[in-house]
Amino acid sequence: MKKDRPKYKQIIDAAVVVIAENGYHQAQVSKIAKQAGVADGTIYLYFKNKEDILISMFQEKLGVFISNIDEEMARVTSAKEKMLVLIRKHFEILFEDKHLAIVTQLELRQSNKEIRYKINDVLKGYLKLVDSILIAGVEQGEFHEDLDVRLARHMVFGTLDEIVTTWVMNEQKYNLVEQAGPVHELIIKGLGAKIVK
Amino acid sequence: MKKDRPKYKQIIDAAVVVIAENGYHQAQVSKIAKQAGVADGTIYLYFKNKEDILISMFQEKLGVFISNIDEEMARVTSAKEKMLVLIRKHFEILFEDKHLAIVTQLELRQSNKEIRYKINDVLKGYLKLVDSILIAGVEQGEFHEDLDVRLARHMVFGTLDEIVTTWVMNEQKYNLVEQAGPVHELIIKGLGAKIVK
Amino acid sequence: MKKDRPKYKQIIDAAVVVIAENGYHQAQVSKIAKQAGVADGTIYLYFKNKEDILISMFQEKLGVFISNIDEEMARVTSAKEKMLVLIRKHFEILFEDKHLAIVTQLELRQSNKEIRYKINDVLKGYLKLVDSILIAGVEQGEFHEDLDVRLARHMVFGTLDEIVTTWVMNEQKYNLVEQAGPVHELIIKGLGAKIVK
Amino acid sequence: MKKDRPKYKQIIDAAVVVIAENGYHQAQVSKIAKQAGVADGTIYLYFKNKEDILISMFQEKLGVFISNIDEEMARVTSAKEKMLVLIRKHFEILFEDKHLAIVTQLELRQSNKEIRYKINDVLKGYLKLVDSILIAGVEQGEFHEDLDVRLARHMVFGTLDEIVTTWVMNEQKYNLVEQAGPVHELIIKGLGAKIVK
DNA sequence: GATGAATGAGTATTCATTCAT
DNA sequence: TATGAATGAATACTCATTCAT
Repeated sequence: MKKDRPKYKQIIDAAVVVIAENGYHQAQVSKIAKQAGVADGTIYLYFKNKEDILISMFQEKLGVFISNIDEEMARVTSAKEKMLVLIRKHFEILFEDKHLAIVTQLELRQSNKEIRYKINDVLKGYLKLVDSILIAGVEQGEFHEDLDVRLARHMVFGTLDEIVTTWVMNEQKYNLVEQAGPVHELIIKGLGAKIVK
Repeated sequence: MKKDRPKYKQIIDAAVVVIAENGYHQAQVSKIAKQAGVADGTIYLYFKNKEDILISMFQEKLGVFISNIDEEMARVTSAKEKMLVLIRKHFEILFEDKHLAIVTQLELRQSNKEIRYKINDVLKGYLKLVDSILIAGVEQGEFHEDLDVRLARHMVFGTLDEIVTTWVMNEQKYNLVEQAGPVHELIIKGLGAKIVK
Repeated sequence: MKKDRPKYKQIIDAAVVVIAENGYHQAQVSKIAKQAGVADGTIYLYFKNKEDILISMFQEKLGVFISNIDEEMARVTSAKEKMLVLIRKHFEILFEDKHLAIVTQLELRQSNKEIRYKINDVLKGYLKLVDSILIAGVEQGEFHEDLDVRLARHMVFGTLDEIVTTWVMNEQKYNLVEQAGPVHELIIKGLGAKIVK
Repeated sequence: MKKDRPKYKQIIDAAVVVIAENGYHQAQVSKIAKQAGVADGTIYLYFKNKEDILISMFQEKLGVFISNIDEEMARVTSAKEKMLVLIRKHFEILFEDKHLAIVTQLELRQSNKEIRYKINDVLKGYLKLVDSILIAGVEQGEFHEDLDVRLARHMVFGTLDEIVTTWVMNEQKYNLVEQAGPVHELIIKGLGAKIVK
């Protein structure tokens, strides 16, 4: 299996660095090859084409992302707590790998429609994770019983994504992780419902 | 003033159609000129360069967008109602101009970073509108008194944007406008606060 | 006759200024029109096309050049003195109109082959002047009796032209007119003939 | 070293042919590539850009030119003889490579000012050769002891250049090499010095 | 005569991918 | 496996000239 070879990961990591530092449109295959320490042609022994590098990169990174969050979430039981873990880990992982943050929030979105559809497919794994929290929350009576899970999933993901993107666009100047608590509260309570304490 | 000339709008509308139908990277200037019914060179009497067409297009369309929402919002008084108007109009406008929806949600995001930063600048006009509702809501006691307006703005915009994008990616199959009510409720009430009726 | 109209000269003078200040390839018709204070289209009431402006400009300027030299040359009788007058006036005129010097020595030579052939035609008027001096000099016994007039004409023109071009390329830093005497001596005596005094 | 590769010379020779046959402004990179028998992109493995092809071409050709003359000049001792060799070789080389003659005398001069300044830099190698003859001639008492070397250099180069250009413009109809003797005599003796026999 | 908005032909350069070694 | 030289398709923008007013 090619994915087990060291050069496979080497090339993916090189791609993240090159894209983060040069931008999507300046991330030529030859630059990635140089950064990975291999010849241009070698890239094509491990990936079908440039698009395949990007999709694979996203898959690899999202896989780690999800298992990372999964693991941490297992430690808490309530849906609200799980949601807090999800938000905090989401922010933490991107806060700690700024190259990855730039790539996912800004650069990868410049790819063409086909790639974006494929990336969206990969992203479904993450959205399922969100769904599982929402469904559990409804079942456990923590969230509204008539919650539209599909819409709620968009709210959660859309909110987190927007906040991370803004942070990246502001040159990652502030501490993203500190926002986890307030964001969690906002998502749970919404803008204006009066709360029964 | 060049912006008053009919060809200015003609070219912008042509750009929307061409980008929506061919995709961002296949939207050559010559195609836009042909669609607008002018010569290639004429484009450059009204726009500095291709980038300028895109930015101007976004400005024009967002301007209409905002005044459209503004006007409708003036008819209601409570912040919650204003928020509903905002959401409904946001969905309505993009639901009714599917070319525009494709361009704003998918195609324009493939532009390079400089263009995206400029588009973000233009977008601030819309975000100010959101802010004005949020601030009024807090002042009128409709929203939480300790609401973090910046985060809330991200939640509102991120949620709407994500929902519209998903609708576009699903080939605009369902009626986006019907989601306005449920989305409004979700944003106001959040996922799970118990409501005082 | 169009050439008598004030705008004719106005446009030619504008062309000299625009070409000198912007360079041949940056001297667009619209720039010349602006400098001349007329509309783009007006240019074409006085000149067939852009090429015609350049040829006419060269013709006008060379005409003045020649009659200027002619007049001064009439005051002396010997061929050697006439040659000195020619050289001095050649240098003087270009030294005093630096725009013209830049245009004739550097910019106009970037024009395409057709224009250069036509300019060469115009230049024949000047070469005839040189010839007339050479022939008189041979007849009067001042120059070698077996002088090859055609070759000598090339030597005279080639030498003067090369010296002026070098002066222009050196940013016209030194006083070109002061070279007239030494250059005259060099042309008359050559590199190494022993002179009978 | 890229300059050692056969394709480097191949492309330069193709450029000479294409420019001579099509003219400077009709010498597209794709035409040069086709003539050289390589792909358009291959050009850019050997040259930075189109300008670089032209400068390199001039450098290569002038290098051969100079060493060619140098070699032949070593066989004679007197400055006058050296000057004759220079003139004869100058004429011979361009007479025998008519493409090169067209390119250097007519086409290359249409290039923009930046290129022409760079070409002038390269040309200094040739002018140094001329200077060395002049200085030796003065030291050996063959040329006037108070000869202004800078002016004399301009006379020599200006004369030769003008004669070759005229020959090219006259469609290379006559035998340029036959002019070497008379031109040499003209340069040495000037227009009119009486000679001590 | 004078205007100036409109026209549309033409080209250097990049970079993902291949394939002989 | 690994290499890297070679390939060739694809596109924004300028500016001389025209012509309806």
